[in-house]
Amino acid sequence: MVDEPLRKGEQTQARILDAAFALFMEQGYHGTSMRQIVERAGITMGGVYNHFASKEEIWKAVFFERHPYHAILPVLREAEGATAADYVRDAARRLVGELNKQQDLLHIMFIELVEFNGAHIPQLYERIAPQLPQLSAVLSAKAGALRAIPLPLLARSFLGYFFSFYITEALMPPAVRSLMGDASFDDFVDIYLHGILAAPGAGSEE
Amino acid sequence: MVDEPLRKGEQTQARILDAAFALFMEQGYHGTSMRQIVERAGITMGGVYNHFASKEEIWKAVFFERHPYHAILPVLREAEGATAADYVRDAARRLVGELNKQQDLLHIMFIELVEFNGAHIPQLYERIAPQLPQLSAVLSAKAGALRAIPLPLLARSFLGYFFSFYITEALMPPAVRSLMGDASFDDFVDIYLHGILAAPGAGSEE
DNA sequence: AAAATCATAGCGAACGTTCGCTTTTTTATT
DNA sequence: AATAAAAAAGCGAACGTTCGCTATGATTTT
Repeated sequence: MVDEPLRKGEQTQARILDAAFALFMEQGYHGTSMRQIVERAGITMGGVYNHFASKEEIWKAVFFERHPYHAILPVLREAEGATAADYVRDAARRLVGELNKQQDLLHIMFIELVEFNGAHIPQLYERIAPQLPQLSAVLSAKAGALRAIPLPLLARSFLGYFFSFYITEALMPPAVRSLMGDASFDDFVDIYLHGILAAPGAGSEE
Repeated sequence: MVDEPLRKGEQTQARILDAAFALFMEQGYHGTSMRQIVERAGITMGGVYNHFASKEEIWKAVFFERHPYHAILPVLREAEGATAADYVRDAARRLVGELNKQQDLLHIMFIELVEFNGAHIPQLYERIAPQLPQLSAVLSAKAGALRAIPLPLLARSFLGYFFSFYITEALMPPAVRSLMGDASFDDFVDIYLHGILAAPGAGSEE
């Protein structure tokens, strides 16, 4: 029922999205042409418009399908830990694992910001809005042992801190990165944990 | 000697860079055409090539001239404070003031990442490399009262944490931002200060 | 047979750049 | 200070190419 064999057109559509995604990540939106997309997808110019009405519709399909919240929300929901510290640490580890698996998770948001001025972000949030209450319930239950930090601020700083690890990495060329010590993510996260945990000695290492 | 009146061509060149910068920030690099640039600069198509050899040369001039380190390095150098906590707090305030004044400071880096894959970043670091030793000397002198955090990691997490405030802001549409509580930057920074300060009660408020 | 899918060829518009040529500004010489 | 030569700056039109997109008709999938 769910896994009936894909109709022919759906396979092509998926190939178009795969090709477009890869090219957008490499070259950005305006730097990628429809001809590059169809060539990579193995079809011709005319064919693509049976599946998408325009180039921007392709971007929207890619953007809504592969935005980072698809990965972030489940991670925050599935993370476990007896104490708040353990929970945050587990969530951090899972999240960084996911971001390592898909380095493009954040890049797609940057493209949206740079080339569309974030015009599609409101629509993105409409789609993930239904999941937000459950998420905030999970976090509330876990946040007891943390410093008295408002939950929205906590969530925002948590996500932002993760983003920043990858952004600073992207902004540093290899030469500088080695000069900067090639910080491990665990060390990076540890600073944040000290920031949000109530007990000063709550960090497990050192 | 230094302030002899600008030659005519230099004024035009400055107008071109101003126009290009504004347009790149609004539309990205590939989303901006040479015709838009020359129109905004008040010249014609042929004229611009007396000053820049190509569109990419315009981008490089903009990028190297207005990248965020121009603002960040002086801030970290000029920040003051008797204790490490005071110093970091002062630096944080100055930096956020600078970032508020020029919201595009980070955006220009995103354009470079999205549309050039960071191809010009190595050249950027070559230009700012001479200033790095002085900076790290300043930070070393101030870092005594902090937790035992390697200096490169400290610098990276500090910058990253600032970036994250603006990135999460850009990624949240107004509706969600109000739902998230419209966090003040002071609260945001406070979390980070707790993370890097040795004494748990070192924060001055609360 | 009907519907969906695809290839071919081509549209007009916009792209970055270059071309001669004119005008303005700077420099050098009186 | 006036003048002539040189250099710099500006113009508008056109270049060849590529852009996103769309007719139309053939072919394949349901």
